[in-house]
Amino acid sequence: MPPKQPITMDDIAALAKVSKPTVSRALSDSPLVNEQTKQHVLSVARKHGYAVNRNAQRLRHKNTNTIGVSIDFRSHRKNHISDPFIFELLAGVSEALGNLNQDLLLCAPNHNDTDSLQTIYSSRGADGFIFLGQGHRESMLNEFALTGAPMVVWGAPRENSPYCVVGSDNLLGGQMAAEYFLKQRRRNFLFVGDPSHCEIQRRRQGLHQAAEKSGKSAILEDVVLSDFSYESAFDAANKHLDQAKSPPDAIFAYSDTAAMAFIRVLVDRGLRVPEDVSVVGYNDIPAAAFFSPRITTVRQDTYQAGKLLVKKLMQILDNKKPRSGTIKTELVVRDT
Amino acid sequence: MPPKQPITMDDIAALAKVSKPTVSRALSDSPLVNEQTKQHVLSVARKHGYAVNRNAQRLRHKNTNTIGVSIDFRSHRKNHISDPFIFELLAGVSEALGNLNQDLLLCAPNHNDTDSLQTIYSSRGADGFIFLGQGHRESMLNEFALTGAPMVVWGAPRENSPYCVVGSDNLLGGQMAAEYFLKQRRRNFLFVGDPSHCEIQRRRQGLHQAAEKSGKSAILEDVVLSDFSYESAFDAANKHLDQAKSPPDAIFAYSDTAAMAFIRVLVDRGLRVPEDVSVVGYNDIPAAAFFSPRITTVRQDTYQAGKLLVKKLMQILDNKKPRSGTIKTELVVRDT
DNA sequence: ACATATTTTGAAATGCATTTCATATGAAAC
DNA sequence: GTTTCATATGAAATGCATTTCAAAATATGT
Repeated sequence: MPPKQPITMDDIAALAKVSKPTVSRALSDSPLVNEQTKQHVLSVARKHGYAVNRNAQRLRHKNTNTIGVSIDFRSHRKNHISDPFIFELLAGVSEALGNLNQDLLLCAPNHNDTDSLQTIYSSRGADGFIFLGQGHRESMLNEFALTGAPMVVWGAPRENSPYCVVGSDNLLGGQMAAEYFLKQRRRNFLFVGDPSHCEIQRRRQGLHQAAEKSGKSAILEDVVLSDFSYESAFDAANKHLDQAKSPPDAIFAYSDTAAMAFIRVLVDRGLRVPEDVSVVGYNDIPAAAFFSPRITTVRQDTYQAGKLLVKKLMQILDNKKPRSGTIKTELVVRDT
Repeated sequence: MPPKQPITMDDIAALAKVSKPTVSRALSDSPLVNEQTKQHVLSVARKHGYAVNRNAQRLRHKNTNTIGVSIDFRSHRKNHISDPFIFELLAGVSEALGNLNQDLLLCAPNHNDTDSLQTIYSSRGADGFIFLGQGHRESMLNEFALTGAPMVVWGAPRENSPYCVVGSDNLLGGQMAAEYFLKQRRRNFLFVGDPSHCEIQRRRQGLHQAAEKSGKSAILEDVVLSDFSYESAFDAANKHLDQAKSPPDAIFAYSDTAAMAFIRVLVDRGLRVPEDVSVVGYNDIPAAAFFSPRITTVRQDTYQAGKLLVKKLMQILDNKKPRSGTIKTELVVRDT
């Protein structure tokens, strides 16, 4: 049974026969306290399982040691995340924050508007925020940036953004997909994704730019998706292939999830992947390597991403103004 | 630019020309304050964007309104979650907590030992904990339960557990898989998973019990996995099929991820799924429905799971002692 | 109009740790 | 043996909101 009356610093002070400030200094490893005293206090504290009350500490320190992490639930169905990539990212961020002893406050789907986040910030629930996914909420993010709360966003880095963005080089990702297709003499390009997402828009742009620059007249078509779920991609694939005059021979999907949905539909219709249609996804989610056929994809290093997001945010908290950053972006060829 | 000097309750009191306690009462919607006064105070507070300092509030209230959520990172590779199921669960919990206005503190991989969690608890970082995945850490959980911290665990419910467990009916899940196989006249059963995980052990037990009870002499074999990753399942599949005298005609995998890895290996070896080998997975992750062939799997309702986990924990926080609970467990047949 | 009950309000105490500032102790310097 | 300095320690103030308790204001009853 734990002690009913929670133990406070006063108790430890009394037990160690020193004053409260001395205990405080000992616990925070201050040089202002004698080494022996420090050890003594520490041992007493340990013996009684004492841990400083974070809330009192935070009240006094005026910081929270907490970072709010907000996920773009709106881009998913029924507020349930359907793309595992975002969780890879979360794991990376979680690890990076843990290494800095920062707490991670996960902002629930119903706390994802400017007001809620602003309240969290001004009530000292978090020192800053990391947004995973710029997606459909650019205007919300712009609005939130005006509040002056420290923030970093996973998304599409670009000039003149009112906040610091970290992301893969989406333009390059699209270009690599195009080059990959061109090398295989594909001509009938289909881009799959929702271009109203700025990250996705850039991927599409990369694909188109590279295709046009090559001089080989490729056909460029789009399938616009309404959210990030398998389901939409699946439905959209069927719909598109039903009415397409000539089926594409090269599909670049904004995510592996979408790529997998398309491949499944293609195979159901008797098309061979990659022989008839070459498909490139994005993110290199774990499933991509084990899907059959294995998916060629653009990998973003989520571990590095988490680290970089956290690093930039810490810089902002130190009153620096870091520039947006790009993480390694590489094509992982698997469908040969 | 936000105000440099953060605004406090005293400021609002002065601005509204009332005393601090009145402001406090108005903001907490206390009946002890006159309705007009309340509205007036509220409007002043809103006008100045005032939000109560959570840390002061929590210090006074002696509660934190925060639940720590701990994920079993050890069961995954390199501390990176490889099975999306756990995230589905996280999303469910996040939503349920959000509905109750509870903050979700995500415990990082390096804060997952008894000491760290105990420190979080006794430093008033969280009122209670939800553990997602019992897995390999039963002894840790038993140890932690002794500290008396309120906790609920996603795992295998059973009698005499020192803590409250919520989970699917793993035994039933295994039985359903067995029945499904038997109906197809399969005889050569392979169980895939790490039986030192108690959840997984029960699934295996369900499979074996039902197989034996049927009277039809089935062959029962195991492939033991070392972690939750695709990779291990993939490697294990190859290794097993290399040395198996007769390949199994029925595989029950502890997760869809593992099922997908096995299917991939089977197909690579020219075996047909489900004609030659029937495969049943677990969890019904989104990818399962879109994998080719679609995977027959045991679905656990993560939304309900999140809700139930949170509900039980709230009961514990109210000093009740809820019994362990089971969520809906059903076979989703897809490979026909 | 007066006593009593009810509703509102505010002063002060409280929760717990940190920081400032002053004091005490011991060491070094003369 | 006094003065000076560095080091170590503690009393009291502080951060911000909530709660207790007493006082004030208002309403009710006769």
